[in-house]
Amino acid sequence: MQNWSNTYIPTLKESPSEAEIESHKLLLRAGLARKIGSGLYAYLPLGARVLEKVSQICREEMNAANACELLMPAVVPADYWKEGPRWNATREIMYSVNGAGANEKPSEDPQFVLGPTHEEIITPLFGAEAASYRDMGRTFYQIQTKFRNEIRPRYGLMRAREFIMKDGYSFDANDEAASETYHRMASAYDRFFARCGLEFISVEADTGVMGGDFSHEYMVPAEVGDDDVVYCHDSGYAANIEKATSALVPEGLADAEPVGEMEKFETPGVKTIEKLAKEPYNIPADEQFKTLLFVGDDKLFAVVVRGCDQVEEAKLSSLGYELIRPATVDEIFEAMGAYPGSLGAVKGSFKDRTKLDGIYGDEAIRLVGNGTTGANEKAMHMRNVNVSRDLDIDSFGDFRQVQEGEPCPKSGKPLKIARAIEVGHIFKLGTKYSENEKYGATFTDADKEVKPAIMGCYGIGISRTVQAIIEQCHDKNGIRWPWNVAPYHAVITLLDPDMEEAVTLANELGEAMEAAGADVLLDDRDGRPGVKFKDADLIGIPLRVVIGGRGLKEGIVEVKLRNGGDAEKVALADAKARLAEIVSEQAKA
RNA sequence: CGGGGCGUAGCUUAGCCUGGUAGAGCGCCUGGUUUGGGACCAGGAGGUCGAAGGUUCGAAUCCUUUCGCCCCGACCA
Repeated sequence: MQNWSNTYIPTLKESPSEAEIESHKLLLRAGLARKIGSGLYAYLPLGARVLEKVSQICREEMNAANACELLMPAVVPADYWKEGPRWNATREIMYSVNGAGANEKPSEDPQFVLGPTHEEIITPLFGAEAASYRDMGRTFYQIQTKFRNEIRPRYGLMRAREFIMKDGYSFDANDEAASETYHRMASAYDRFFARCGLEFISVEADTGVMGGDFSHEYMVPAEVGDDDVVYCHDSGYAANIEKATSALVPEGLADAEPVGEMEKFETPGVKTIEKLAKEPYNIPADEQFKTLLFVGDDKLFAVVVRGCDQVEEAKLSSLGYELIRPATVDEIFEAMGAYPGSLGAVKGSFKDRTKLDGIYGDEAIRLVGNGTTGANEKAMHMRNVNVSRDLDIDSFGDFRQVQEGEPCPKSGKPLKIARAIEVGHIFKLGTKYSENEKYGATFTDADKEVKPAIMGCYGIGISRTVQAIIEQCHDKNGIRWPWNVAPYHAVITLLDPDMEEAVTLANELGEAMEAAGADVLLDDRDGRPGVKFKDADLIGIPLRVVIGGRGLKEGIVEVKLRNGGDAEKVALADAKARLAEIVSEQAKA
């Protein structure tokens, strides 16, 4: 049993101005954490307990799924990364160090990096030992502090520069085994987030810099999330918007018949889709072609989508470039002879077509017949433009962002979009890391052939999960911790700490609850009842037992669930048994 | 990195426009009265006004620079 006066729970009546969203305010107000710098937090005793609870649930589920815990260094030699496949792609997010003290070397070239994740370490670590197919079928995990130079840390623990992550890595001998591992991890994730008391969905996700075959993200629906999730209740389809598709373009769609000759027309001052959609032109956005230029690995390329569509940059990774960025206006002018607002992909209208490594058309532009697009000349557009007759498209693909209401690819019903917080991400990686010869993660199979291990990797943002729980579980009075992750399960609010009889009873009831499996906090502070009630609500302990002189005279204590309705008056004689009963009920639920 | 905002006591902030050497609420300390939903009375401590430079007789206030923080965007496993 923890006496309140022996721990440190600095609650705040008002929230510091740095916090904008509820979970961030409550993180500070309930005395869970304090900011040390932007995106850097110290966990106070209550926050540390919640982290430990969440970590422990994670361990239990990982162990149950046959993963084994290990611990790798957070500071790793940069060479491990330099030898890997994504040094250039991830450098920007990595903190680096060049030794320390007398050994410090001033250099652009870092000697060590602070690990943002550990594929680059675990692969050679395990690869050096593993030799046979008999060594495969292993999954490792660790719970560790990670470092990422987030461009803009925000919302407290939600997007921090230093955060606690569970990262797991699997090595399998063949594709079937790897898929089996992936699904076993997916079920472990389902159980983990459910035990944390979260409402969540798993969605198909883009693999990003990580690479790999396929992946799922675990998302907690919340207004303040950084991601958009596309979903359909009827079919169960759910995907990150970066990945989501729709049945907007029917299969086997034939090109629209051209109805007239293409012609150039004057559009003075028109540089946006919106202006062309208004008087005097009145050309709807979905009858316009939008041409955007990007640079992929130093090569310029163009993407054409409908005027009403947004390019989804994540989908451009299917084009095979490693690093993609929007082109600058100068780069655009060199190839097109015009600036954004007047661009088009009509055959023969380019200043220098050879500067374009490719022109890629989104499939949905085939829905447009006799459209309008820029003429690559200032204040000029072209109309009656038809895709296959007039546009210079090298290949088609899915490059657009799905919009709400489009038909679900599975059920055809309208898709919905919601904001969500990403708390977990699993990838079936394939051999991206293991096939790297420097990492040596190969093995000799039963057929005597040497093969790279099939890998998977599995992340959970432990500290982010804590804040996601607060975001989802709170009311106007404070946090409402789900039982399993609560820093304490029960708080005994001792209204008269000077009354010997009350103290004795508090200790007895506390011990009874502990015996039933609860972590108990005893509010033994001097102070007015109102303050104690407010604090108990704010820090969100699920079960509250009030012991006061008034109740003792009546022969009762008062028992109340933070989530539930009215307080229950329990006769002193029944109190131990009743509390033990509530504790086991809550633990089971 | 672009745009916007803010730095005054532990927290929330007034004062800044129009220069005259800092005020409140909460919290904290002492004493008293209180004691079942953030009590009341009396007294008290606590601020180089983020930092540096400049203008001025005089700067929290005006100017310049700089640092930090927050928000939007870009970006983001």
